[in-house]
Amino acid sequence: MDQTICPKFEKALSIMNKRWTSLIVFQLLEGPQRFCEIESAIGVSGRVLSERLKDLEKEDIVTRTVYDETPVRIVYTLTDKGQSLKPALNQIQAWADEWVEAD
Amino acid sequence: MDQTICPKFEKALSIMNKRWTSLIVFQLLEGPQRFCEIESAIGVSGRVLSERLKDLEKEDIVTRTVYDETPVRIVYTLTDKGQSLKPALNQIQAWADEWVEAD
DNA sequence: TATGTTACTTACTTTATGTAACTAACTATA
DNA sequence: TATAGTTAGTTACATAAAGTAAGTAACATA
Repeated sequence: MDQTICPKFEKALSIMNKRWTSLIVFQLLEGPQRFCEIESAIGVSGRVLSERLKDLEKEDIVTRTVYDETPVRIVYTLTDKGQSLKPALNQIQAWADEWVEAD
Repeated sequence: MDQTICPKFEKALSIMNKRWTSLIVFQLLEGPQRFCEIESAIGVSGRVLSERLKDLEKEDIVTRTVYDETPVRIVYTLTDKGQSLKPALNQIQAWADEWVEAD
């Protein structure tokens, strides 16, 4: 393909529409969390979580902070750019509440 | 995993977060369109478009109408459930406009 | 008869994800 | 001192999903 609908929109989807990404951000909207907390809260595998967190850092949606304790504690936090995804995720939540039936 | 954030939200993401799905719905918000129009507008392959449209029909987000002309004309239309995704996609668009830079 | 049309499907390749074992760098316990 | 336990990953391998390109049905036109 060549003509694009809207490059920014497509870029946004190419980030957020990857499997697990929205759920990771949604989870971090609850507050900063460490690797294993996210992993067990949403059920993503460590392999993919690691990959996604790197992508999200690269996109400046998430920040990684290392606390040099024992064992090491690493905390992931949403940036302003990440926080500002809240209205979009809330809209999806609202749609789900109105239209989706749980399996 | 077992404990789930919100079953409806996760169900919504399992539909909308599949590759191409949001873009297909976004495209159909412009109005009813036929297979080849969607295909060339967003650049999805026929194989996957066919698969997604079946999923979207099954979820009652899209309706398939056959016009028995020559060659056959088949038109895909958003249902009310599909139309009601507009606010969510608009929020993503708004986020993209504010935060995303086109490549 | 050969070509063109749309809306797919099929076979095959490449990419993404899941699973489970492994590692680094330390501490606690026996 | 050896053994086991911690977190935050990584690695290797298997399976699932997506991309690519050719093929098909059902007709019409040249």
